[in-house]
Amino acid sequence: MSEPTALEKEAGKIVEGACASLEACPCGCNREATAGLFAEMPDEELLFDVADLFKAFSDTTRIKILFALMGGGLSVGDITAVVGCTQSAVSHQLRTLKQARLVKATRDGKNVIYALSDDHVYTMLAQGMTHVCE
Amino acid sequence: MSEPTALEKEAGKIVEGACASLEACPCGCNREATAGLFAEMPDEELLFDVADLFKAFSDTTRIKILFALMGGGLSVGDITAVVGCTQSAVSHQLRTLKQARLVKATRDGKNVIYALSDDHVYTMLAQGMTHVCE
DNA sequence: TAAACATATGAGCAACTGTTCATAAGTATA
DNA sequence: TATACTTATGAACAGTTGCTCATATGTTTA
Repeated sequence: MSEPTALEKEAGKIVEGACASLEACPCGCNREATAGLFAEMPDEELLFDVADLFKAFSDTTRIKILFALMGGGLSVGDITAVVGCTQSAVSHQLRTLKQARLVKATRDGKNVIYALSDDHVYTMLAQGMTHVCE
Repeated sequence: MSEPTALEKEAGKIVEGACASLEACPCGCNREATAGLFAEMPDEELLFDVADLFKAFSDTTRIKILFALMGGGLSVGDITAVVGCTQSAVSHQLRTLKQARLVKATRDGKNVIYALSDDHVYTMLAQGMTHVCE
């Protein structure tokens, strides 16, 4: 990878020194660390939800869909064309993504337009890509 | 979620306005966008790797392990105690995490100490947790 | 209303995943 | 070297996932 992109530079800010001393749980639950270790794991449910969130990003077809949507909203037909697999497969995966709240759907006449549901999704994707490209 | 943590505030910086106008691929490949859409998808291989990276985060046991390691390096025995499943299961998952280069292992006498391999891992985890907790 | 187009859904199936059990491979100590 | 301790590995199995095919549901236009 040659020049760092603007996004990578931004990403650098949040990383700096993050791992050095961990004093509180990053999820915002205010759990405290003792001797560099949390007294207890977060609730099973939270951990499950986190894993589930990542699971939504863990398939090539879904990554293709999300990547396509990084440029803006697209109809199912357009997505199908870009992704290069069955309309059915795309629709199934869109459902998965919608259930994970990574995308939102709005109807426009005969079409349904899908779009990334918020900037968090964009950020996570970008982070993943940056990590892989290094 | 009550007060935003310092980490969440930091995370905010990289998000701001990111999704509004996408002009280049966030992976740093300098791919250009036309009409809000990339002319072509990134290589199949890159997309596969991104999906694979997320896949490594997509299991509750692995999340538990990574969360435990956020506080610093731990031996397999300690991890097993914290995670609460078989030593074998933990070892298998550690292998998965090592192959995904999310953790690194160093031997210390009879023990093997595992630790997060870099701050990117920490950042991605924190991002996921923040997303879920909102 | 009928026909055409766009999207969603259910069933079935092959491939993959995560776990446990049994056991092997390293390492330190008596 | 023998023993105890720690970690890694292979086989087997149940559960899950993602795909295709066929078809249903929605929406617009003639």
